Amino acid sequence: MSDPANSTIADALDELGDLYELDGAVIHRVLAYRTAARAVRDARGSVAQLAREGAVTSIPGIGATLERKILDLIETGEIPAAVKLRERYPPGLLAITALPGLGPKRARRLFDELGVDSPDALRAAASAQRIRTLKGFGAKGEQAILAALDAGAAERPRSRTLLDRALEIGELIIEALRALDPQAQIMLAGSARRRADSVKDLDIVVDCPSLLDSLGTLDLLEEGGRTSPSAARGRTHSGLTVELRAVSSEQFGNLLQHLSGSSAHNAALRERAVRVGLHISEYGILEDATQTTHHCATEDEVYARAGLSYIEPELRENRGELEAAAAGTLPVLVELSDIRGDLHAHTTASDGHASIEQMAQAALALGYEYLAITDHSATHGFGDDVSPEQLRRQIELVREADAKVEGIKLLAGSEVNILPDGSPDYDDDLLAALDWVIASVHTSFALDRDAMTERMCRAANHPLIDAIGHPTGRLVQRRAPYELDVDALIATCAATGTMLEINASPHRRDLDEIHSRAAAAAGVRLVINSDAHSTGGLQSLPYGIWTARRAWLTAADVANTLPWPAFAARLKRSRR
DNA sequence: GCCGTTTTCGGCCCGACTGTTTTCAGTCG
Repeated sequence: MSDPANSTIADALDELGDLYELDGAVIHRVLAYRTAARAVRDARGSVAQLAREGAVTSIPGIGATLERKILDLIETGEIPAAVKLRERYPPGLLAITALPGLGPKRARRLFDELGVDSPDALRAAASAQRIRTLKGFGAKGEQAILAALDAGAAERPRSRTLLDRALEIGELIIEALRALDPQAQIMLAGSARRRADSVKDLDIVVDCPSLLDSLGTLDLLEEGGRTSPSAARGRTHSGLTVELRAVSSEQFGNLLQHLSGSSAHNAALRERAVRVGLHISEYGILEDATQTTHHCATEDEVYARAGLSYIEPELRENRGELEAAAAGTLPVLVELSDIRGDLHAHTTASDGHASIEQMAQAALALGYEYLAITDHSATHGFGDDVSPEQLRRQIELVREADAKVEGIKLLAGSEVNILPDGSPDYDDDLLAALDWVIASVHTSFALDRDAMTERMCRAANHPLIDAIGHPTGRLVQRRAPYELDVDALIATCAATGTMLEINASPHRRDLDEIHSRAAAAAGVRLVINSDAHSTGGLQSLPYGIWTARRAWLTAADVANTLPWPAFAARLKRSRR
């Protein structure tokens, strides 16, 4: 039996935390499980392997008790405590806690006193007006429960919006607000500012309270209005919730910092601050010694008062950034302007929408020094295969276009399929005729973990495969990564000098930030590519940059920050 | 359940809102 993935272990710890919470455990014990689950999910290597080596307690938040439970999970597939608790609390009870206003405490009372053990049982109890008979519950709450059930809140998880859509809407809203008050400070906060893969809602901070009344008047919004003297809420036509918060200019930094989160970052920041006699909130920093509250106009001041250097929003996930900020060892993160070329682009030769020359002109306009044309290969399987003969012709066409378009180096490449056995779908002499080969999986996603890992590692071992494209195949919010031991792939890439792609499509962002960070730490060089299928597609590169920044990468970790000659010299085909 | 310029016990971020209440627990972000 292969080891459970970090996400599997994390899910098990989260579930156990939920069960203990239903069981009435003290909240700090429950939180310990959630903290541990998060740490496992964010861990850079295999937690199962670490546990088998007896070193899992090196992860902050995991002690002897959780080590035992993780080992049980690895060895038997189950955690005994979870098995026992599941018998006591039916799964329908956890579903009930997904309803707004119904947490573990109230759900537990409905279960104990009314026998409510599922959303259906809850509906029956509410319809019969039995819920209002409980102490602490009332008619209003009963109506709210029925309304939430009717809205389907118990069945589907709350939907999240992809970052590209969220930023597009957020920027339009900010633009509209700025037009109303050009002097106001207006900033996007929340997970959109941290450039997470997807967002639950949009948070915007302003220093001009009169803008709160304007939110609902914007064309972009379906509805909106004030919810308190300092806040307004609205909903876009696409259903995205927008939270607008106003604060004085003197406290702008405090509120911006607070609303930019993440909650884990803020909690850890505040815990650190308490140890030095400071209490950080969204309104200011209370100093124990003087009993004065310091207002901060900027985030720099917030972090400086806490004894920390400024922390970029992309790093605020409590993944070690506070310790690094205290020690003055935060990395200088890679920026879009560091990028000199894009090494993954399609044309009409396969499934792209533009010609080689059009793509070249678009890349030139972005200031790039080089662009690789990497159409799909012979077995793409979507009716746009590029036969070996066609690829030889395509190489000539790229050379011709390269001679024609001034100011940018065009590279003849291919995005070859990695066949189920791990081999590429062109012959070696054809691959050798190319400047650059990126290899990706587009078929047979359902191989088991061992077979998929061997497949990918075989590809990474191929002397003419320079990089692995979108290495896990995940689509944000749509498709889970295929079963793959990413650590093993990273190790193979490190050993062979194969690069790993951070595919910048906002739908992919693959590798993700966790694995990208692990890859860089293992000495693997990352390459950030757009995977453009049109001239406009080249402009998705910032999403890859943001993933790289969330992975703590510097320009030195990213190969395509190099000029082409230096890049080419680092290719394993050059070094042979 | 974890952890240590509070170190093996006693703490563990901060604040707003809600509904059901005469003072607050629970929920949420």
